[in-house]
Amino acid sequence: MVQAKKSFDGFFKSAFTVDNVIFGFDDGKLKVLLIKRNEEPFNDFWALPGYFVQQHEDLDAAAQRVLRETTGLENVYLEQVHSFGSPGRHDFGRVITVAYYSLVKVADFELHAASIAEEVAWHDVEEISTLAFDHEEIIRVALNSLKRRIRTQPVGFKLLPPAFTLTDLQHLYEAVWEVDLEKRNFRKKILSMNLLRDLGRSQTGVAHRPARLYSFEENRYRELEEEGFNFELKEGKRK
Amino acid sequence: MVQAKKSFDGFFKSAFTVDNVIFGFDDGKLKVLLIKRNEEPFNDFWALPGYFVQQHEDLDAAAQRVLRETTGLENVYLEQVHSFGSPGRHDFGRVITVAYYSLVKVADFELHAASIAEEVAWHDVEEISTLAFDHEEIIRVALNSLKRRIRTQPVGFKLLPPAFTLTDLQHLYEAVWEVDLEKRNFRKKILSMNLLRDLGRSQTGVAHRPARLYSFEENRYRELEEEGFNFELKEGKRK
DNA sequence: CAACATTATTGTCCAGACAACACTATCTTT
DNA sequence: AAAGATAGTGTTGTCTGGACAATAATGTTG
Repeated sequence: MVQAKKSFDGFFKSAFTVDNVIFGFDDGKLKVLLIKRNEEPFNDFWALPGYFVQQHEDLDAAAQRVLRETTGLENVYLEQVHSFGSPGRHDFGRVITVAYYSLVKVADFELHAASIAEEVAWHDVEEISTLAFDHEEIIRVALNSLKRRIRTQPVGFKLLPPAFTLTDLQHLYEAVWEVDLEKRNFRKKILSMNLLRDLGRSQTGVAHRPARLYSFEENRYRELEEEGFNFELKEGKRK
Repeated sequence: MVQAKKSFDGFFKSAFTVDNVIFGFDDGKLKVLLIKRNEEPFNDFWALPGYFVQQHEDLDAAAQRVLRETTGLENVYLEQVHSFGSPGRHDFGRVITVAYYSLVKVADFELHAASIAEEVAWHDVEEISTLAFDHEEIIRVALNSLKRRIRTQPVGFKLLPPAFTLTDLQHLYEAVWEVDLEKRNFRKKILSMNLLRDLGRSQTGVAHRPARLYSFEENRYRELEEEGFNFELKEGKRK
């Protein structure tokens, strides 16, 4: 077997990285977490939090580690989206990157720039300028995936704080899909799914009628799913 | 930059491969194209048609090339599904594989085993035995992707010959989803989409009333899609 | 404290989509 | 010509989605 391996040596000259597209929702806008690199190539450019995978490290584990080391985020559920491997995408040689994405509540995390990051910050998805490598493309692909996914999986709740209003939820969908949704129909649909717990509390200190607060019942969803329930929302018409 | 590169040399010791999951539909059953390997590791095992990517080759192009070299299939539309990279998945070192999948018409292609394949054949998805590497898992992931995809994209037609009957189409959906569908409702739904051209011909030589033949109008679909049409079928209940 | 500004909350009606359901038609085989 | 096999078709009831506007609760302002 060691002899057999000999002739394959030419293939073992590549590297791979993981890159994380972390979406958050704040101030009515969809955000993505970026780091400012302090390492070549693309020194001083904004980039996705990503880095090389270690020789004996699992891909998923590497994504978690790199995210933690560059931004301080821990225990984030990451899902693989796509791999990118154009021959010229990295100056140092052939590097394939496996992209992951996630949804988090912005308020839940304190950001700590470290490792190759000299700065970490949330950026409006709408206003992303020139990024390192092919990271703009990676974000585009991840965003498409997100748009499809929130239609049929109740993942949107991961972007909201534990107690949220129905209007918050609606704004989230409107931001991701770039559509306007009809208030009454949206509420009817969401409430009919029985996935929300009415917390019996309301907003306070707002200069208008305070809205009721709800939380997402993860367990209830799991039960219903077992019984064949399918979460599904429609996008309606474009803005 | 060359100096900078130095310290990264340790990362450039990996290889990557592409593996293709090619689905076909024949005899009322969903099939997948496998090769019998004539190379270590896993010599003589059935495996997905895949191989190492060249140093300066694009991933998508590599998938096409490898598929052609091992099975003779050409001009197949391949779509990336997922990457697999457990540290122990390949005996020769760290190897990540990028999996692609496709749907083809079984009758359209003549199979030619070559390169590392000593045999090529269609296998029932239901009856796959022990495969090389983690290829069983790859097929599982690709199959899940297919199930979701045929619901909202008219890709199922790629598995059928140019002229097919509505019953063929229904059987295809039933096979992929493992459900029973109601004949009248299925036909109504499909025909109402205006995506099929009635060829005016019928089956011949069958021992029963011959069925009308249809073809899929790709162009019509593109038009409708522009206008905001969404292809969508429901899965109904499990068998 | 009264008027105002602001957002929350709620129900009806209509149209289109979907699910359930059974009989007749056409061809080959015997 | 009878039997066997699959193709083809229509109605009805129920559910879901979409359009649509008036009233309620709070903080702010004058």
